[in-house]
Amino acid sequence: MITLTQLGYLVALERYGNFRQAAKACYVTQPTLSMQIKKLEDDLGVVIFDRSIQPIKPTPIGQKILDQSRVVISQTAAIEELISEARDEISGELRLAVIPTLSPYLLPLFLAKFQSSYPKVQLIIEESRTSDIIEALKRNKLDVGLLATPLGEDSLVEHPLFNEPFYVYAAKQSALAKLETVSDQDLKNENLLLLAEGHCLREQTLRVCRQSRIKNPKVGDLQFASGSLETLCRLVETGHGYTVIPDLARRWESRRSGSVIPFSTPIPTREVSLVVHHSFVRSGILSKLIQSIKSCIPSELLKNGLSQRTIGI
Amino acid sequence: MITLTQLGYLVALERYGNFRQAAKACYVTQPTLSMQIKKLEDDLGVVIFDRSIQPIKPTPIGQKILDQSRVVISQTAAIEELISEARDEISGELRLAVIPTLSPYLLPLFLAKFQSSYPKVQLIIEESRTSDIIEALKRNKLDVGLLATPLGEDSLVEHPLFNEPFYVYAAKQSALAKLETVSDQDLKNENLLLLAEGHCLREQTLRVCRQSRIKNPKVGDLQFASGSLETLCRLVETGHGYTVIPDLARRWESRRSGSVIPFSTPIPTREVSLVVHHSFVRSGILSKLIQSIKSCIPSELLKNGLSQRTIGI
DNA sequence: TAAAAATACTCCATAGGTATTTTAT
DNA sequence: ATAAAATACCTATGGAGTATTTTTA
Repeated sequence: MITLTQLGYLVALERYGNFRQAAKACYVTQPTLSMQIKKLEDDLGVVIFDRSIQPIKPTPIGQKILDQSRVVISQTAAIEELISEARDEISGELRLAVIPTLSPYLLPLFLAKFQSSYPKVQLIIEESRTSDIIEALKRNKLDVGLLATPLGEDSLVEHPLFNEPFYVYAAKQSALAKLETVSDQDLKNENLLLLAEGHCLREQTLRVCRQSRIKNPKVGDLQFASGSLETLCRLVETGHGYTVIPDLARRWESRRSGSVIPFSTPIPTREVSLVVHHSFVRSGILSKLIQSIKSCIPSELLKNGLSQRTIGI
Repeated sequence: MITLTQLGYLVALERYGNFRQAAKACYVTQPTLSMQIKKLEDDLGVVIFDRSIQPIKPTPIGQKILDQSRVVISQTAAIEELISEARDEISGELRLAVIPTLSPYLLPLFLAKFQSSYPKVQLIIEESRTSDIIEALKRNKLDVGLLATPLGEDSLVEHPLFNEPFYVYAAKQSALAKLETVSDQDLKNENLLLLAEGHCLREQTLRVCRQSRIKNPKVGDLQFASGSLETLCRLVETGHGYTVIPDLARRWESRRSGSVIPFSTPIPTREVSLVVHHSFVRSGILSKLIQSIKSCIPSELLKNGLSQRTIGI
C-alpha cells in the first residue's frame, strides 16, 4: 500500500539529491527514509532513483512517478485548504512566479495589501521566464504564474488581469522624444535595444515592430542576460538607442530621465494573466488573489481599450 | 496526518451510507472504520458525516472533502497505472458511462474487441444521461463518458470520435416513406415522436426541426421515460408518427419494418466524443480506447462530411 | 579514507481486532 | 426491541530509532 508519507519522502529525495539531507528535511533519520523508499520501490516493482550517480537522480519512470506524487500531495493538501476556505480563512502556502518584466512593477503594487489582508497565506515568490513558469506549473512545482498570455497551453487555466499597452522609451535628446505619438515610420532608422533571448518581452517587442511594417528593425547589439528592463532603460538614457516598455514599467517615471512616448492607435498591448494548472482547486485563494491584484491596477488598464492591438506572447 | 486509508474509508462510508457495510467493503471491522473516521474528523476539525439520519449523509463541507478525496485516491491509483503503461500493460479499472441513444448501438461494436485486446482492463459500464455523466466526471465518480458534444464544460476534455448523421424513421405506409430524401417542408404536417425530457437526442431532434424552419413541430403526446429509441421505433412502425434517429441506430436495420430516410443536404449531424476530466492522466488506456472505438466505427462516419450541419447537444 | 547508503536489530505508536455499552429507531 | 455506532481494551504490524556494515567516490 502506497502511503502519503512515502510520496513525501520521494519528492524530498528528488529535491535534495541525497538521502541524508532529504531525511533531515523530513525530520526522520536516514535509514528510515532509505527503508521507505526501498519499500515503495519494491511494492511498485520499479526502481525510482538511480543511486549510481551523485546527486541521486530519478529514473525515467521515476520522474513520472515523482510528477504524479506531487499531484497527489498537493491535492491532499487541498483538502485542508478547502476547510480553511469554508471558514473564510484564506491560508496555506502559495508558490507564485512572475516574469521579470512584470515583477518589479507589479509586485510592489499589490503585495503589501494582499499580505495584510490574508496574513495566513505564506507566499513563496520567484522570478522566472515564461517557459520555466509553464513547465513548473505543469509539474506542480508552482501554484500560480503571473505572465503575458495567451499561452495556448490546454492544461493551464488563464485568468486575465489587465491589458498593458506598450510605450516607446527614448533618450530626451533623441529625435523620437520630440514626437507626441510614435507611428510605424518613426522607428525605422532608430537603434532598437532588446532583452536577451528567452524573455517574452523581447519577442513581443519584435512583433510590435513587425506589425508596424518595420520588416527588419535595426537591432542594437547590446543584449542583457539579466533581463533587467531597468538596465536597458539606463542604456537608452545614455544614447544607445530606444526600446519598448510596458505600461507598468513606464509608471516608474520618477527615476527616469528619458522620454516615454505612446504609440499611435491602435496601441500595441499585451494581456497579463494569472495562470494556474487545471488541477488547482483552491478557488477561494485564487479569487482573492485576482481581486487583490485587480484592485491595485490603474483602472484604465482593466478595460479593453477600443484602439488596441493585442500582441501575443 | 491524513492517510490514504482514511480517505478510502470516507468514500466507502458515503457510498454505503452506514458504518457496518462500509467496513465490510473495506475488509475491516466496524469499530476500526468508526475510529479512523472519527480520527480524521478530529484532525481536520470538521464533522464530515451527519450521523443523525439514516442512511448517513455527508455534511456540506463533508461533501467537498469527499469529492476531493476521490481526486486524491484516483490520482494515487494513477501512479500504479503509470507503471503498468510504461510496461505496455494496459490494465486497471475503467469506469465508463454511455448515453442511452448510443449505448445499444455503439457498445456491441467495440466491446468484445477491446476486452480481448486488453484483458487486464476491468470495464465498469453504465448507461446515464448527459447531465449525470458530466456531474459524475466532475466528481471523479466516473473515468470516461461517451456522449454527444460539444459540452462547453472547461473542466472536461473532449476527444471527438465520429460524426453521426441523423435520419428520419417513418412507417412504410406513410407519406414520408415514399421520399428519396427528406427536406424542410416534408415534415411539416407529420406527427413527431420524441424521447422523454433529459435525453439529449430529444433536444437535438427539436433543434433539427427548428433549423429546418419547422417553427412549431407537431409533437406527438407520446413520450418515453425509458429513453428507449427502440420503443419509439416500434411506435413509428405502428403508425403513430415519425421520429429522428442517429446513424448507428439506423444500421440495426434488420429488425426494423419502417423506412429510414436520409435528410437532404446539409445533413444534420451530431458529434460523438469520448470525454474525460482534466485530471485524468491515464493517457495510455485513453488512446487505446479511442483507437479501439474508431477502428470499429463505419469509416464514412469518421470523416467530416462536406454537406453536414452540426447539431450541438 | 571519507562520505553516503544499506543492513541489522530494537522499540513503540497506532491501526486493527474482540467484547461491550450506548444511542437511535 | 432491534439495529447501528461509539467506547474500552487488547494485539500486533510496521514505521522509526540506534548502531553497524557495506559501498562508492
